[in-house]
Amino acid sequence: MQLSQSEENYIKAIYALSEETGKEISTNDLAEKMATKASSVTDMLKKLTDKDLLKYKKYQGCTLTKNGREIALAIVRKHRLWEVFLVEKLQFGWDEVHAIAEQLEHIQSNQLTNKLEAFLGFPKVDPHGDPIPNINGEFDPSPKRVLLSKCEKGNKGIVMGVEDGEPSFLQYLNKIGFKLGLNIKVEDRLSFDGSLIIEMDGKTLQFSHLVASKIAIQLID
Amino acid sequence: MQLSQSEENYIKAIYALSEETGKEISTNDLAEKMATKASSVTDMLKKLTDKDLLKYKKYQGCTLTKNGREIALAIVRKHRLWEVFLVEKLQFGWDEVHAIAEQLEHIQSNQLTNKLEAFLGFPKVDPHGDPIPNINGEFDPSPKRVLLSKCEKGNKGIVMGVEDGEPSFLQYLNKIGFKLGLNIKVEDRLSFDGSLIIEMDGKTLQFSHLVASKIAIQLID
DNA sequence: TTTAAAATTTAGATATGTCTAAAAAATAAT
DNA sequence: ATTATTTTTTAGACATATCTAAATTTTAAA
Ligand SMILES: [Mn+2]
Ligand SMILES: [Mn+2]
Ligand SMILES: [Mn+2]
Ligand SMILES: [Mn+2]
Repeated sequence: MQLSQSEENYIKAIYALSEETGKEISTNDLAEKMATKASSVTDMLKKLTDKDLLKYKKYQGCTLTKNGREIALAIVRKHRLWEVFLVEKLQFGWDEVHAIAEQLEHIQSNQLTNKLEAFLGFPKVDPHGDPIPNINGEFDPSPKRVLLSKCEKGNKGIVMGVEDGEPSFLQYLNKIGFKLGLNIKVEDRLSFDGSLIIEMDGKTLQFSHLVASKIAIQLID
Repeated sequence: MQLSQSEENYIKAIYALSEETGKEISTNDLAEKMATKASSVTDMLKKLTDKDLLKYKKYQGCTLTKNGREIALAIVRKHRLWEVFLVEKLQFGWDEVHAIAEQLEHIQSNQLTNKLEAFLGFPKVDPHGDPIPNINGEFDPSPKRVLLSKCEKGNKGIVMGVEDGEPSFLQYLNKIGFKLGLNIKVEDRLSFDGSLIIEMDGKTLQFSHLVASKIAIQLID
């Protein structure tokens, strides 16, 4: 089935919200995510329901069907593979690739996706640490990840992922030398604002709760 | 100025027809090229005229403005660079890349185009021998090319280009071992149907006039 | 040079995707 | 249990890109 770019973006957004919440997605939440109006969302939900990509009951929100989830995973796969290409092969910074990948993820050619994956050496994660679904939409089993914002004083770990999509946030991380794979330790946690004092690469840094909530780590010992 | 995919395709088609004929492009010719109706073309010509991408007088056809030509060249540049990428890096056949490049040529990011060009080593021609405009829309001076269909008995040359866009034609060339760079010689020319007897790589082949008109060679001695 | 044919444009319709404003339903507050 | 608020849907409009059928202009023929 041939989907428009707009339809694909809705599917992807619903998938992303479902991953976060696990529940049904409300019209308003989706409208906010898509930076559009609730009425536009309602129209689109009807259309996607007719195409059997989601289940939708008036006033009750929506969830993806198996079909819809498969399409979402295919788009996510393309997005992340292209991000790897842009960083690994074209020397883009991790803060520059999301917007371009938003376009490239809509290119239609399974052969292209699969050959690109092979060319890149079957990467398992994208430049922001997000896992890349394989040709069947499956993720590799990956180590358990925790948001830095949920960590306690004394916790140690390895940086596994950061939220992509906001260049200024990623540029800030560049500036302080923050990279995937680094060892970090929570030196202290200020309970009144949730900010953290971090030790990383010999440096001491302070992260606001907001910043810490966009960083995922794997806890060690 | 942000153009729709459809607008870009019109600009590109007008450019291609202009290269062929050198004259103004008629509504009907453009309709045929775009596989659409003349009325749709008229609507689009008005829109593109308003955007100063072409000059158009009712019933008199159209030509690109400087502005329009620059945009056309930027799209052609992207198309051909992506074709090189697909063949050189992803191991696609030259018969498989045109349709995918038709999509990729619309990706908007000058930085991407320029980094891709560098990654590919600043290629001067695409897999079908078509020249690739540089960042300023300029072509390298290239040796004079002649259509094989215009050659006489006894002419010798090197294969420089083939018409892309028709997979079955390119697959036929694959089958007979025809490649860019080969030396060929016109053994004979049948005047009544314009077909040619060719010697290439030790083999003797017969090309119809139609096939010969889709092959360009550089004449030698 | 008047008529016939071909090419082109206009008029009116359809489909997609979006919007604002108003109506309806669900949820929260009294 | 009513009333008020929030959420969601519907109604009606607009922009893009396309189509068919009819009108107009240009070109070719008689
Ligand atoms: Mn991204
Ligand atoms: Mn990413
Ligand atoms: Mn091509
Ligand atoms: Mn080509």
